[in-house]
Amino acid sequence: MPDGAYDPETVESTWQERWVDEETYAYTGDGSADPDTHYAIDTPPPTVSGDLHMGHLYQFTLQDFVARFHRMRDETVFFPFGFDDNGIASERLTEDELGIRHQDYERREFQQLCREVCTEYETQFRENVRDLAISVDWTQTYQTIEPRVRRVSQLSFLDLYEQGREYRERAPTIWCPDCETAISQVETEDDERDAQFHDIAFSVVGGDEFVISTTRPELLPACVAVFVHPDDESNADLVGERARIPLFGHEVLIREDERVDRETGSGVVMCCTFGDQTDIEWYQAHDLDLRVAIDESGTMTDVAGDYAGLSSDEAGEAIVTDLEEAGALRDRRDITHTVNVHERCGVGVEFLVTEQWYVRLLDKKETYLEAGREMDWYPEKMFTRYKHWIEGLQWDWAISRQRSSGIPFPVWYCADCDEVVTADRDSLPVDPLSEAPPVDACPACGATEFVPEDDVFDTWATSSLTPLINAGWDWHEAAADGAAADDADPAALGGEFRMDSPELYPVDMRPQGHDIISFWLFHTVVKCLEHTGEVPFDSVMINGMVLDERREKMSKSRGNVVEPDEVLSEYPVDAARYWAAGSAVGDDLPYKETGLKAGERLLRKLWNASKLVESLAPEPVERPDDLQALDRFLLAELDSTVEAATEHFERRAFAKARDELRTTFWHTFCDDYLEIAKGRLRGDDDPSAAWTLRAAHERFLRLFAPVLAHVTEAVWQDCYAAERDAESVHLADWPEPLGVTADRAAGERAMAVVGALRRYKSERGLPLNDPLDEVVVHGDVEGFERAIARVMHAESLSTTTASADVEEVVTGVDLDYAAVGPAYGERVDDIDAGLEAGDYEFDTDGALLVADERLDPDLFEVERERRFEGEGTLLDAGDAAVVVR
RNA sequence: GGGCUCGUGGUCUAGCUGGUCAUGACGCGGCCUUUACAAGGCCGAGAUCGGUGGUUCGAAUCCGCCCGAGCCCA
Repeated sequence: MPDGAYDPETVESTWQERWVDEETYAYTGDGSADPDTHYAIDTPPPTVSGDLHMGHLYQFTLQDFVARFHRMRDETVFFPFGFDDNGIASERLTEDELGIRHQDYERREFQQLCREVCTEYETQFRENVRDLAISVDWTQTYQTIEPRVRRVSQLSFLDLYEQGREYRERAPTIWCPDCETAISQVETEDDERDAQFHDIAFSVVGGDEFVISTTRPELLPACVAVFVHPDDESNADLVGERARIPLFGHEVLIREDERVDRETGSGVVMCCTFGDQTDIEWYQAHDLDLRVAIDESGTMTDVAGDYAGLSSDEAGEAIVTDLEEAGALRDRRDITHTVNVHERCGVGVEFLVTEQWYVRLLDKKETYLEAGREMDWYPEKMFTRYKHWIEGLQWDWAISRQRSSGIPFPVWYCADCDEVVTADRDSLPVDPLSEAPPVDACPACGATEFVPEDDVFDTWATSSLTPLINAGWDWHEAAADGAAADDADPAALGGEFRMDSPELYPVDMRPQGHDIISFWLFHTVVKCLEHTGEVPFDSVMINGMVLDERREKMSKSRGNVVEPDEVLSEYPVDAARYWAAGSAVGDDLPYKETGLKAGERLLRKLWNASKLVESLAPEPVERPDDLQALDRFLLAELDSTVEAATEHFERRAFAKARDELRTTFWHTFCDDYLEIAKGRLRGDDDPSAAWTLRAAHERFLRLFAPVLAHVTEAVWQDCYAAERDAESVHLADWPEPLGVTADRAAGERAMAVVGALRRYKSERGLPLNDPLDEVVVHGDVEGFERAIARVMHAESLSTTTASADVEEVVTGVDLDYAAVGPAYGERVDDIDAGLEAGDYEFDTDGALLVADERLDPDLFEVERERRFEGEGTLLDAGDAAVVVR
């Protein structure tokens, strides 16, 4: 090992490069091997929308712990990396980066610009991920926009369509009149807006009038019904009557529905197609007419009569003026209310009826729920979210988007009869806008004109296929001579779906954030299950979010964002990894600089201790037949740590694994064992100590390797690579317990004695190497006497079990409440009182007599204090006592 | 508005099925130059476990309500 302090900058960049160059993390499996020896991870492909942030660092690092742990457990780990670059996020990035609008470009031209911008960001992102030592196999990568993935995505569409799991329907969608596109629910946000509430008088046909309050008078021409709440007695007489719409004159039925908010306005509400989400629900639930008054650009349609051609805002003002003139406007007042706006442009959304493609979900909710139950959830509680999401599902999944960039539907429609014509599987990927359909004439009506579908897939429709993308799922045409097979069997018609790497499916672990359980996870389960009949994941690991130092969400608007760049310019990557290992999986983790500092200190400790080990035992030694008591004790302690750490890693309890290792390494190994080993090995030949020192040290390196990837590799290469048959510590075997037997009790007692003597010196302001004349240990520390004497510089050390000059007096009784409570119930208070008052004694059998009760000896422990009358000072060392003279 | 989650010393955190001195880290104070590490070691102070009511002999732990925070969905 090099002299001097640990230099993470050099070490980390050196190894990051070597791991990639030497393909240390290459997936080496093949389809023929046993799936139990493979561990596949469905790495979340980041959306290409900007730079790497702390959430990425955290999430990828947690995944890396799992990858490294399983790789060391002799599994071939498949840890791929993808980019999700076919969606809106990437379009937006491109627009922002280049200062353009997609509407101003030809579709292909804009797509090209997206590719260029994304490629740049992806290159940078990839480097950043490498610099975090994420042990991804960089030969296994994909982009969701690449041809292979487009093919998979279109194949998926065709397969579901042929299975009858997809349909096309005219239905309301969320529409941004400014951007002139359909948008999805997730792209909208709530915003507080000032508005005016207008009280408008409606007349009942052949009767009185009633008042409706609305902020959207321009929607009057789109009114198709009026609703009152079924419990609303004051308006109950309206139900069943017909209402005439002021100014427009058309009549609508007055109905009742529980979704009416009785508190707002008069409790009577108009339903327009469409003003808001509730209108859509009413439209569908009550099978209402469709009156579209506002078109795609926010302009009034012919339905608006005289107002046609005005913008909706202008129409609103004009209608209010006319209502006032007609005497139908009863009141207007300013209010603040919440409206749904497009998060990107801030313009309030409209709801339009358009033709969309859907994936059928609602008929198989129980199936998808059961699939969720079959997966192992880390943490378990996250299953609840999945469950509630499915139970609350009301809609099938709309997968079509009216966007510039994205994967096109492989579909054309007959210009005459609207018959759906799908692309041939072997022609995929296709772009129907530039390619002809596979038929010359419509199979239904014989017409020869076709209209291409110009919608693209929702980005989740593709990202929900990542397990299949990774496993190389594809359609294989049958060989030419197989064409004669029974044409009733769809597979025999022309081929079958196969995977290039079937051993990768189902995937062992899906890691992801809890915010997208309802999107990515659920949709992946649905799609993969429908395509393969198998649940895609054995386990799911859900990570929390990174919060700021004050436990608040990081966001640009709050200005509390911490950039990975800043962190990593000040701290080693291993320190950041140490910090990331500080949470229970699923919990949010606040960014804490002290957490990184603690990691940095551990790196330094590990480095310095390693230098000492190397100087004490520079060469490999044969394992002696007999190991000394202290060595056996250390190895036995280490065995416990190996078992505990292994279990913690298996359960994804990273913080517990980390802290368990740190504690044993720092205190048992460094503070206790190493200090003693110095005395045994300096100038002396002690094969037992030399072998044990190296064996333990080498195991600590392996145990720390998943978390502290760089420093362990650097040390391990210098000290152990030559004698071990692995090119990297990350390819070495995960430690198994050695099964060394030791007198653990005597060892712990001995360590307690050392601790007591250290304290003794410290309290007296003595240097730790200050000599002690005589030490007498009252207690069994057999086999450890020399070690204690040497490390504490005791001239003479003797042990005795006879405590002639040490007298023990009873100072109290410690009840075992877990046993006493159930047995004595209410009497416990009295027993406590008796003990407190010192009003108790013991009988000849050792039973406790207190508060008129007799407690057997197994219900309590007697607290004793040692009194020492002889010469010297008495120290407490757990169940041993030490006298120093 | 609904669902889920979280709330433990100054800060972060352990504490599964209730058992009585609540774990550890960081920070803080004091002491110790010990030939790996003073960026180390030892010791110490610091918590009525968000609030409140209940179940129980006994509650950080179980239940109700309230307050605060976060995520998802309306």
